[in-house]
Amino acid sequence: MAFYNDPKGMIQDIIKTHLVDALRHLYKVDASQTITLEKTSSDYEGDFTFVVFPYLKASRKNPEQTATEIGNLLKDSFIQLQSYNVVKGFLNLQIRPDYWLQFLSDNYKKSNFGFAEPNSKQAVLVEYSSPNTNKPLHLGHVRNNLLGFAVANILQAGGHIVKTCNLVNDRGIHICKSMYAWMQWGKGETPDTSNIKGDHLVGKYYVAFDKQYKREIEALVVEGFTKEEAEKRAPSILAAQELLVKWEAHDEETIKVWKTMNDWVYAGFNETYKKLGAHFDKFYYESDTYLLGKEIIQEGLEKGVFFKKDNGSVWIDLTEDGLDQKLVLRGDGTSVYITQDLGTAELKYKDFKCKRSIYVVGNEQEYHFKVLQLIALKLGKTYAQGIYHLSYGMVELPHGKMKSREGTVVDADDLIEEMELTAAETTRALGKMEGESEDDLKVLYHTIGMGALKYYLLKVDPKKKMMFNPEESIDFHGNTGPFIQYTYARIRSILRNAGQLSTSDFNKQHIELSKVEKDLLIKLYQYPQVINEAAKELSPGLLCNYVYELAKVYSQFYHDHPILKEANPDQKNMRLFTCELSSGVIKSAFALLGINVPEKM
RNA sequence: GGUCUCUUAGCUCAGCUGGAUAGAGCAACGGUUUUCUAAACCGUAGGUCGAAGGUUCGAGUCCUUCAGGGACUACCA
Repeated sequence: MAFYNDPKGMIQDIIKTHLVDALRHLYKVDASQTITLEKTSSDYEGDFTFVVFPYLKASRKNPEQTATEIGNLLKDSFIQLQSYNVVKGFLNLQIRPDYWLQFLSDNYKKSNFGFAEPNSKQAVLVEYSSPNTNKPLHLGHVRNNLLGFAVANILQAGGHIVKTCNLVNDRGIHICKSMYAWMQWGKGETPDTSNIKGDHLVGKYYVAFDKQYKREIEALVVEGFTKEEAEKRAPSILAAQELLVKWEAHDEETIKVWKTMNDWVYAGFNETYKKLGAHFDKFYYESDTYLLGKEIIQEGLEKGVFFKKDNGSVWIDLTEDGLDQKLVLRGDGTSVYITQDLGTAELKYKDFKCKRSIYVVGNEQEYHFKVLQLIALKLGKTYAQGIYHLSYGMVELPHGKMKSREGTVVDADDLIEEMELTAAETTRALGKMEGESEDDLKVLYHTIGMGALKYYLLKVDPKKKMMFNPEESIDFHGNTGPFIQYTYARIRSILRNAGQLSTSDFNKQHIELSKVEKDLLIKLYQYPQVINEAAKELSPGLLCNYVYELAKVYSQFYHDHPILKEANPDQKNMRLFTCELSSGVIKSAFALLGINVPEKM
């Protein structure tokens, strides 16, 4: 029996083995390293296609003859091959239906179908989210959170031990800006007194600061200063910088305000994280880690990786690696971003012992991570090779980039609420959920709304930037989360009506597999490979594409074939098992993406 | 200036290590429901894969050049 969770035991590899044997036997070539197999295009008959063009030199025959010879040989040696046909240089192979049916009966009740053996692969640490605490989360953060969560799940399903962490940027000039504004104009306002969610309240003061700052700059420019000078001497920025100095000096009053405001933000973030379904094994705070990394600077100086300039600042020369000279420690001995990141990398390795460490961070920081990894490599760190920047593209709006300070952001909480409202409206308009309790409906609206949002953001290749148009709300039809959820709900409905699944298997001899039925089984068969590929590529998008295709084929199957009303008991059983496995795979794949599925909708 | 990256249907996106006539969804038009949930299914229309060269039996995919977008290139994070 084939071991379906192991890609090595897959039918494709069995076919390849036979093809390699055939090529060796017929033409004395060793194709074991180079052989490839394609899926047969839907315009032709067959399941898999072998392209013979690369072997014509060895066969010294024309494409048709070569393909036919190989096909003939396979027909004798390869039992699972039902038939073959040749079109030009393409050898199309059709597998016996029995093979797919056997696969179905072996797997339809496996709850972990598709998953690799747990902990069979190296441990991985995934860092994601990593927000600043001066403003609420926006659509860009949402993409980050969904990606990080999904990638962690997918890696786990792919057999890795996975840990997740969140490095919160809770200190620095940006927080001081919010603090200064609140101290100036806040009149003691709190989330409770204002009835504003904590992160939004702090964000409000961040915006207020920026407005004031801009006014001051303008005034200074009128007085005759250059813009650059004005930006440096505006009173509000000086005040914020003073706060930062006080913070670093552990000034009691400053620390108190800082703590208070950060706590507001955390309360707000936690609410949003809960709605998004994000989860972290560990939080790191920059206020704890920002001093780390200085020993590494010392280490680097001793090893001659870094050098000191006259003013005491420490640098690394990366010009030979195609980059520039980079500062790693300021002249006054204080850390910069890269200093603390080096320290944090060391700390993470100490905490988790993961040789592979993934950073889910936007592509604007590609340069930074190149530098980080290069430095770690030059220092000979054991974890250096495993540093990987999962760089994702920005979410753009029709008018361009999102800018917090200019108010052109799509706020995460607003967006979530809007999605839930749309889900509620659509559900009510369809009128299928009448008689359900208010509580159940609330859960359903959240499930559907988040399903739409998450699928929308995850289906795009992480590396690519993506467009979000707030004017056109996210669709619930076609290639969307709700369509896939709906497919699931319809399957569940059938299975409810079917009652207890028959424990007895179906008799393969009594079954006629239609084209759609076979397509559906083959699609289900691919799930383990898709998990594997998605884990390798760190791409939830692959899983999205897959589960959409699965839902599409299932819908066609559902439309074309009676299930409960099928008279042939074997055929009916087979279809019910197919329903069981299809719903299981949809649920499982969506769970990896962080999306729930409803039993009814 | 330098480095990186993107450009596929009106719009948003797929297209795995190069393989057959480049695919979905939305939008447009037409059809399907007394039968397991029509958030569905089927069909029509829509393309010089940014441009030009090159490698190859074969290029949306690989290489070069060009055009147009974007990111990065701070003693910011």
